Amino acid sequence: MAVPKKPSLDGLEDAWSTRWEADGTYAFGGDRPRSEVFSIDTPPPTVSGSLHVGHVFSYTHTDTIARYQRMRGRDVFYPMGWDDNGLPTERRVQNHFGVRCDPTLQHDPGFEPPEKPPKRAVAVSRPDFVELCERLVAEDERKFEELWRHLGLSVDWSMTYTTVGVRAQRASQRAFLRTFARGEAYQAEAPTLWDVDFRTAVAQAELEDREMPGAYHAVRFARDGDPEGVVIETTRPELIPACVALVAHPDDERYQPLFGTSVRTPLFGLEVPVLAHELADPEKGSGIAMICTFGDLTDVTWWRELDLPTRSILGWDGRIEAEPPPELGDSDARRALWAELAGLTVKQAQQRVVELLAESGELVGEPKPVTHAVKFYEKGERPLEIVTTRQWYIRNGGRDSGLRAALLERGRELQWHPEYMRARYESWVEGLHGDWLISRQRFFGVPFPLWYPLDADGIPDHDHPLLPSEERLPIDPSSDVPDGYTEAQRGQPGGFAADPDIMDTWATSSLSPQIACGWEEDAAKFASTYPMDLRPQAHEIIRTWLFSTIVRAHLEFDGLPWRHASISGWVLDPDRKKMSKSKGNVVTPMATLEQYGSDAVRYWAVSGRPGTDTAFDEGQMKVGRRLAIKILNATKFALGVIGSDAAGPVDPAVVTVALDRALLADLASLVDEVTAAFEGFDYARALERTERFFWAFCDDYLELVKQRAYRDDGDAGAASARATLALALGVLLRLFAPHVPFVTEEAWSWWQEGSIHRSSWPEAAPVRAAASDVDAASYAVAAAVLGSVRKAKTESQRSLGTEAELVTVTDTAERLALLRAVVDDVREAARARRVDLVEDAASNEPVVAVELVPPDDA
RNA sequence: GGGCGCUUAGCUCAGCUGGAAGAGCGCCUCCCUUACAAGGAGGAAGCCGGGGGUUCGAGUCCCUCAGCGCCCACCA
Repeated sequence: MAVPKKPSLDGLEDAWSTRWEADGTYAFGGDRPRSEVFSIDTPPPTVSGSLHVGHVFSYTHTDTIARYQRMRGRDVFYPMGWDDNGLPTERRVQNHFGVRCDPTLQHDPGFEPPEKPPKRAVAVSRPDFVELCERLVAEDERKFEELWRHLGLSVDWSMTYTTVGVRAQRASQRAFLRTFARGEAYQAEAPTLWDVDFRTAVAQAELEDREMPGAYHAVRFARDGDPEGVVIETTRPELIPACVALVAHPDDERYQPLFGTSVRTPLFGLEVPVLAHELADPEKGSGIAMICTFGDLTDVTWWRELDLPTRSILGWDGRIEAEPPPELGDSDARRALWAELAGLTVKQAQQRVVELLAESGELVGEPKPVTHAVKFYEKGERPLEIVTTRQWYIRNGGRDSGLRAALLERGRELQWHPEYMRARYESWVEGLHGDWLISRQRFFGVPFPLWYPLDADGIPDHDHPLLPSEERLPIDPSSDVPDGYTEAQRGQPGGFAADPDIMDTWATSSLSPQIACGWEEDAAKFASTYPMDLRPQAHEIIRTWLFSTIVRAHLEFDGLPWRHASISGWVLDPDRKKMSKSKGNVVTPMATLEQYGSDAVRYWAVSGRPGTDTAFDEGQMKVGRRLAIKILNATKFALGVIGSDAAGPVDPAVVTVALDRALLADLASLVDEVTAAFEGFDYARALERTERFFWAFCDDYLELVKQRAYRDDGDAGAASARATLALALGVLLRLFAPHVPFVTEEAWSWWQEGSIHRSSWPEAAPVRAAASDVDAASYAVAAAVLGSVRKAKTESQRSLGTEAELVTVTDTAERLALLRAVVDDVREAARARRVDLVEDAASNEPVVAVELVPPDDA
């Protein structure tokens, strides 16, 4: 392809991404042994959300690694996944189509959503709802793919998977059934963190603390023979009806006399014991607390360890139950009291209870406002409650020190980039306080693949689930029927009932290596790609995605799912706050890519060090754009000098000039350094070193050899320059290729066959061989003198094209000798008529005196 | 409360195993030069957060304090 007169970045993205697709440039071969494959466990982006520059940032990092490994000769397995599973998709579908899922409805094969979303959501069956989810995510996925192609991700698009597709469902259900068979998955009826709006259980990993206003309410419990009673402080007075005991620290002398006695709760006057437990903090409040079922996780611990009864007053909708527990409704007075509260939300109930306490005189003083941390579901809007429900769990070491130790050991086996991110994994694993709750009371997701037999009264037998054979997977138990039953028996006494729940999205995402690599679906692919080489991801999901993936691989294969984890930082907006949609400061990535060009945006992304939060910086994109243009122009210039026959291998024997050899010696060191950086997953360092070298190469070397390289054919100096230019250009373009794939491909195409992204990574040895053993310092001295001449011209406010009458360099004999070897090039580049070298043994650095020709003589 | 990271030019950040303070942006001055004016050349500008140590020598290693950010924690 010819070198254009005026190289441009415009249109490179479309032109080359089309070409790469047509040529299968990034196709995974799949025919090579595991040792020659580099496989990447790409984070599947949530398609119901929108891509923002944060995605562009971190996916570019991974892409540079993929491209480097491909050029190193590895068969790179780099699929894309779409996370279309879970609540975000459900919510989007509800809003987009104006529907809501009613799992009691039967599937309507001919269902079509209303043209325009109605005001009142239409109820649809689960299969119909899921169908709408799939329809919507397919649209989203097309948009995402377009963006990724525009950005230049070197993904093999034929390997794409989704987290709710058939393959993912099969893998997810198969893994679950095997985990269940090994006793690593179990169900239990237990207090569970519960989101009252989504009406689903929530796992520890999905919690976040939020600072909320609240108030300490001092409340008096009555005690026989003691008019003072016992005063406790609580932020949740509405839970007084659910109080089952008071608790204080065993060493607390104030309350030791009370241990073993009982007190009566305010309002309802129920008798509850006073107990001792180490978790009670004498410093907090009055040092004695009420235990309710359940106000927080500490209540759960006390309830379990002190073997207390359950007195549940909250329903799944977050309102006080209509009917009281038996002991709260055993008198007219108590029933009347209950009626005051029944049906109220937690917030309303609190207000009413405080009023009642004030009336009864059991509220001591005024409530004291405080701000305290309250647990929320990370996607939720109201504080979590704790309700007792039947749920599925997978063992993750939260209740088993042996398993926990094994998983910590896995974390130490894994190579983290940067290394210090391991600490987050360890603190998470060490802080686990229960197994992994994987069931969700939602609709769009992978269903639990089982049913329960119903007894003669229609009550399910949870201890003896009906399991499908693996060949039947994936199944939807709400429409599929267990072996030996008929559809007519669904929900009938003596028949069966489906498990109504779906799995948590992480229960499927945690199998991304298995899904992507074709576990139990494609034995050859699995053997050549698993365990994978690299898991790239952001730091905030170490506790979810990274940890759960390690758990599943450990349980299923007794090994790590990958060897390396590279942890990217966040993109901050220019005010240093985390960019997020809710803050309204998200930048649309496509507009940015089109404005600056993909290579320029990638340049900005790559300049963010591994693991480091990085500000969105358009200035860096401008710099990247300039670099991209410079690469085109420098290539154009070099090719103009060396001619079109430069594509072939360079004969190192032709490189005879000291300056050229010195340049190559430096270049060989650069190759070593950049290669080492990439081996350590430090793309940022790789770019920074390459870029620094390149600008100096343009400013100094190209200027120094310009005249010599233009000499006639047959001139040994010209041949040396041309050979060096060809060698250096080939190396530099390839060092840049992982970072700025479009512009390097364009420049490469002007003189080389095939894609640069399929060319081999530069090796230092041949470059060093061509350099012979020349002292690289002569290049530095030459560049320094040239710089001094430029400075003199600039300070005289003269053009750089101005000729110099005389350039005098004063320096030690040693450095003058270095300079003497390259002085012809220096003279020509400086446009000097004469260069004098003056020896001064005491000189610390070259002193350059420049005598320019008079202005009118130019 | 525990842990991790950060603190270098006005701004954003490099400085790997200790050896004479760096880049880009911004600012100032200049230059159409046969690769590049959506360019290029040059310049000003830093007690490398504070305080101790180790060393011939510390931005770099150790201790300590402070500020910022994040992760984790059974936060009545």
